[in-house]
Amino acid sequence: MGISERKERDKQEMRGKIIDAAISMFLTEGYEKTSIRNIAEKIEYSPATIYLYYKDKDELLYEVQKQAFEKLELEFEAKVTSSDPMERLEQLCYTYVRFGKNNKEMYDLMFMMKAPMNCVDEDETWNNNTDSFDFLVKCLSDCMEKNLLRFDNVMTAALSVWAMGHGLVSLDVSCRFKAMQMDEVSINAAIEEAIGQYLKLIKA
Amino acid sequence: MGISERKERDKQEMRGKIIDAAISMFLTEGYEKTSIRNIAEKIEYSPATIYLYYKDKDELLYEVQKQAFEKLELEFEAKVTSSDPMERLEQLCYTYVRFGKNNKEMYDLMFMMKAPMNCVDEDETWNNNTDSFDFLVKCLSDCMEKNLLRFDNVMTAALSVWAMGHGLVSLDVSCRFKAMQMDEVSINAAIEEAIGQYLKLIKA
DNA sequence: TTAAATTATAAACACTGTTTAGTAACTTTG
DNA sequence: CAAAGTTACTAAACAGTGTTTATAATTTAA
Repeated sequence: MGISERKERDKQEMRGKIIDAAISMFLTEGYEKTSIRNIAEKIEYSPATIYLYYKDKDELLYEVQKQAFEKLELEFEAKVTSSDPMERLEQLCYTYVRFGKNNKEMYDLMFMMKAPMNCVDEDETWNNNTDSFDFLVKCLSDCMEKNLLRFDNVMTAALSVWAMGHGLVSLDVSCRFKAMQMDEVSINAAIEEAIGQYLKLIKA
Repeated sequence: MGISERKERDKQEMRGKIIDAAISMFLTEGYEKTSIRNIAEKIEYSPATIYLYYKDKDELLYEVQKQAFEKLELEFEAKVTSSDPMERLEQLCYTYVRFGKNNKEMYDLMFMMKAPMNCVDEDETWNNNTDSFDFLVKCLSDCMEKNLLRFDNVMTAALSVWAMGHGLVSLDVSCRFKAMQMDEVSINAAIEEAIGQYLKLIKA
């Protein structure tokens, strides 16, 4: 049956067209300011067509989030390469924070916006970021196996590292450092210093 | 001139009526789902009237944020009371995290939402939270004066502590812990453990 | 008492996400 | 090949949104 296969391909292609448009618009204009009508206009289809391929705007966002996580994972694979576990943890932290700082709008929809999580049902696991999270956990257990960290529980360690990284990035992304009278440059320096300091603190 | 004074009082009273309605609706329904029309209906005025007292919805949110910070400061004053600076820092951290967990919607608009920061112009300081932030800085310098902390710079210390606290709360508020297969109860325990662990780490 | 200023609103504007009903094109069947 | 069935698409409508404007009502000042 070649026809139904071609139809399936067409369907996937259309889904791709929609997502590509959505990504570029979410990242340049933000999620709220991007309307289904704008996306439809960009791909030269009617707004209603989008609903034939995606349930609603949230599902679109969830899909975009998925691709954003693939990008983060690629970054990890490219930059977290040291054979020394402790050095790898350092690379991981800096890569995470820099990724957030360089892709603020993307970071927002990956880790800050409530909306995409509506696609994750109550008591269900959020699968979009499991790979990145496992990557962190793996890295931490490597360190802890060799007693390189002042943690005695991998999950607590993961929570701590993630919270520190996320705290620094998200306060920056949501402009909360306007509370400290500091310019952009000194804030960037302070963030890098805070993460360096934290890495020293957790070292056994 | 008693008349213009009464008018000023009336104006403030009206502003109060609007904000009170806005607060209760933002906290129960969330910012996005609360419409100017709903607020207007609640106070039995027309939607347009609200614009005679507040520039736009963002300014309303900024005002609500102000009151939320007063609440947080009251919490600090009530619970961060120890004479020992290190103990005070611990009280501060736990109070902050618990405040966030017990007032998720409020925490969201205080520290996570981008919208209210539009009221803070570029390169201007965000005044709504300066008191709380100063409170933290004061607490940290008290600790550091006595060499109780493994930090050598108060600003880095403040950044670090805030980031850790905020990271834990905000990942919870934005439901990102759905990445770890953990129920509500164990997450709460893990958060408290992570903050306890962090306090140990920074102790000199 | 009239003129000016203030206060409130109905209605409109330009949007939003989403659904429905209907059309045009393609696929399958007789 | 033509009729029937299926699919892909869209115009229009629905029910909402934040915000502005023109107008009416009330209050203050002259």
